[in-house]
Amino acid sequence: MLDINFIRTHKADVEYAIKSKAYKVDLDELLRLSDERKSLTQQIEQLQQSRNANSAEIKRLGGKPDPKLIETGKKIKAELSKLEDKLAKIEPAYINLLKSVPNVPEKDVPYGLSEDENEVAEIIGEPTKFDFTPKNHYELASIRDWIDKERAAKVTGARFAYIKGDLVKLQMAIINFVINSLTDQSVIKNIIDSYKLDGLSDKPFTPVLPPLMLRTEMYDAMDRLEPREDRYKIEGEELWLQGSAEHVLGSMHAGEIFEEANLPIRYLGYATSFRQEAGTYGKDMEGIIRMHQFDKLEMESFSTKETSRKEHEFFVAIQRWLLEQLELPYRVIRKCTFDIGKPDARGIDMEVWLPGQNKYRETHTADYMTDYQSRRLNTRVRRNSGELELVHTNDATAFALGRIMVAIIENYQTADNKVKIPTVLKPYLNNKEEL
RNA sequence: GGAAGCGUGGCCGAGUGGUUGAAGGCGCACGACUCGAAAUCGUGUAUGCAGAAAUGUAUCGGAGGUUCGAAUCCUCUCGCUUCCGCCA
Repeated sequence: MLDINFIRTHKADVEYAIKSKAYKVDLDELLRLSDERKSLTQQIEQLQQSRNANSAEIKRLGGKPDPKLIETGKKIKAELSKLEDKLAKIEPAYINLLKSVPNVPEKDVPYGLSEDENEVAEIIGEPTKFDFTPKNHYELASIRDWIDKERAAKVTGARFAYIKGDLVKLQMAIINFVINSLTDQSVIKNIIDSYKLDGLSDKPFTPVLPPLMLRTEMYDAMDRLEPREDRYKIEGEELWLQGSAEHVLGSMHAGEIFEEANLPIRYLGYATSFRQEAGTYGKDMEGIIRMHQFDKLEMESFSTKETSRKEHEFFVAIQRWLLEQLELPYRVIRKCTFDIGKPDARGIDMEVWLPGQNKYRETHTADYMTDYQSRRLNTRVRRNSGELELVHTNDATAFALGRIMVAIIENYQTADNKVKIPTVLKPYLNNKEEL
């Protein structure tokens, strides 16, 4: 949610945000409601003042209240309730309109009304070359009996899978590699230095196993509940399965006040995420590219407004570092206004080269929310000066395990249907050369 | 599933109708003492909204009600805790 005073004073920016993200919000109506609300509130406060004065007078006179004063009190009460009813009538419309305004994109976010307008910012590495015809991950995994979707279909339905055998070991190896790396201060420092993020804190991440469900209220405050058709609701409860650890990590400190000295707070969450994938019927049906359930390592951080943009770049740097550690060819995508989310001020994707599909596919996202989420979550920081202000939030994928394993299988496959193990993962797989 | 209890400031914790935005403590900030620190003492220390400010107003989980007046009484609701049962 944006601040109403910001909207009032930066109307052009907000109009741009609405248009460039293809939202529809009646800003004039919002401002009109805001004015009406303000004037009603002022009238109400004046009445409250006279009510309080009247009560104080009765109190001052002690046990014997003057009937005249009681009469005045009753009159004030009646008027007050009239105005309060009026206010209550416009309040929901006002709040809904205010909530529907998307965050304003940063200046360097390309304008675009479809994902085709995303920009390729950089290409790192070359598409992997083979002296044989490479298979896609599912062909290879089927030969090796690593993925069983038939039985999953029987038990659970489409877009589910049993992951088996060496693929399970590979997933565990990746998880351990990432957790070991990002909780190690020297690794963090190294990333900050090599990507020239001078001045940024080298505080390591705290690993977290979060709950996988969250309340409607929290999901909504994160502004990630919509579209609900893509979420799973628990029947008979005000609970939803999270679609990303961001949802449960970002809401973790709702209503709290951080001390500036404790920021940034960096979490590395590992969680199984759930998505209905509404509107993607028939898309990516082969293999495990797009599933209702997938495991993910996710970064989330809380920082001050001065450091949050750099923190966002730091998250992107970590993503690059991780992909480079795995020696995977990838490209960096600067997402356009349409493609970054409603709460996002900026968004960067990583796409890894998939030989089996002969194209780059999204494996990572980094979202920069400024104070948009924390305003509704009411997550604040007490600055060293004593001032209170909203914190800024960032989130980004470390690895979506399914897709990164697809990338490893396809890029590291051999002619005899084996998968070479990326060097950094070998220590986590008994120093074997291949799976 | 059964029963009971509890939701008050950054934290703990008083407060059952009238200067209570709220005692006391912890924490924190500043000052005194000290060569310095600890300890001790003193002072200060909630947030939102409106306002240049003075100040006003609201907020004691949330919503509604009673009353001239509600943290305090009533109703509903949400959340949490404990005990018993069941299960891992």
